[in-house]
Amino acid sequence: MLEKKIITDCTSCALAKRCLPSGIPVTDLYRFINIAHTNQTFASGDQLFKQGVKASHLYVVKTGSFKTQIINDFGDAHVNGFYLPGDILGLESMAGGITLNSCIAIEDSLACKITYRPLAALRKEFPNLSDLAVKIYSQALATTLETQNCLSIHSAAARLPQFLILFHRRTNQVTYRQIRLHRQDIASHLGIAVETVSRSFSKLIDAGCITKSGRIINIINTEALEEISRSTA
Amino acid sequence: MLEKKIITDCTSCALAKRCLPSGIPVTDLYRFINIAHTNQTFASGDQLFKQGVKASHLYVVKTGSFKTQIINDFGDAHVNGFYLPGDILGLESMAGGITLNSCIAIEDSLACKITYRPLAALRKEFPNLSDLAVKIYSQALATTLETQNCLSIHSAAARLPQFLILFHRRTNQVTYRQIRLHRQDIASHLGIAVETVSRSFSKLIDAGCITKSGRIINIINTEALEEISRSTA
DNA sequence: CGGCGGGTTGATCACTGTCAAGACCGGTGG
DNA sequence: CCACCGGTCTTGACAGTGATCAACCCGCCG
Repeated sequence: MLEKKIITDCTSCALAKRCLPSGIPVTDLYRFINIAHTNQTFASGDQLFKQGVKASHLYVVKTGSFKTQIINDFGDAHVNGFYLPGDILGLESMAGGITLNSCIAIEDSLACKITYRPLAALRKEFPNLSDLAVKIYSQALATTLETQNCLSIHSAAARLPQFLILFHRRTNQVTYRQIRLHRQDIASHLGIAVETVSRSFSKLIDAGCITKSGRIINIINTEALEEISRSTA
Repeated sequence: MLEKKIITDCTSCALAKRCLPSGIPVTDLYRFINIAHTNQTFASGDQLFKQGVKASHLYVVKTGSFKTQIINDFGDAHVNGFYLPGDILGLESMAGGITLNSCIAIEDSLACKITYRPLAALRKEFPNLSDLAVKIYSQALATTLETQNCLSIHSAAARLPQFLILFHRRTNQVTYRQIRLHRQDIASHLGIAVETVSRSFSKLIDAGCITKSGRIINIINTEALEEISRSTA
């Protein structure tokens, strides 16, 4: 892989206005930068953190994508969520101090690592950062609610289009139009068999809602997707 | 119903040490009490808030229980979560400013209503309250993750025991040992049919894991429940 | 060119959603 | 105190959906 050495810190980061720096006065930004390890590189398959160990950092996705997964009591993995540029990883583990899931890079990616303890100190010092933290958490809760609703749809055939709509909405926020996920991960996330995912994709292609080349999915008709999701529910 | 006029404010509330007051110095507690409408009464079926309106309050469950539900795109309701004494309602709606779901009392209950805006002001003033907010949110995220894992279990027969284990763990935290929910709500929450819930309950009773009288469920053998959940997964 | 992992498609069968009927419970009024 | 009634819960029968198993295809890499 080509080493593009365009390492930027928070002052020139395109995501900064959606990220933690937006809660800190520019004149004090250096103090945040001091506690952030920006632009850490992860190859596809690399692990950011492992389930069941001490939780001490947050990660902000800068480029690429990540998934989180839990190994449940009887040994099989369930993919909890997918994370795109601007998303923050590790929020759910702060209360308990132990990581509740593992996080794995889906493709070659960059993420910024922030140590929690000094961040908490900054949060107390800068009121806007405290507001931002609440907003970020609230947003994260809202997203998991959406996921939960998606999972509670009875018909497996309707879950995939619903998931695609939600995911597409999120990718569009960061001008990142294509969906590029393993069937395996989608299946695990939605609680259905890989074969069912595959079959559902085929139907959506036949219906003209999406196109696909290899692993890459393009959404071409959101309304039709919603229609199908509704009619098969 | 008997009117027991034992209205206590936060200074004498048994839940205070798990609630927002724990983030505020005792000498300043009166300022929190000023913005809290404590001990609001709700009859079974009453609505605390309605989906899709302006979100401006948090509610802390004091006694009884509540459920939240979303009406999705094609009109049917999905129960998102159940809330017990000490739980906080409305966290997920703060970021967007619009309530994402409706909240309904499951039985005659008490809840304390807290206006968000002045709470945010207090949060900025008292660092411990900021920490507590993060902790509460993080905990809430962790809980929804658990729910998500439960929903992603393929086998419907395994979802009920799993749910019971999670719920039982939470009820036990507040010495509230019985589970008293409508089958309808459980079914909606778990994304399965009422009849399946009923059948699963019968099997669990046959297996000796739980007992039931009317709507009240008692868990008598958690290990066996886990065993069944695992073996039918 | 051959092998490998992931993706698709097909056939079968268990599970569970649906429909229907009956049991149970709680509340209301006589 | 009892009879009635409505809603909730349970149980049974049946059919459709989706998980499982198996075979095949495709793109990627050595």
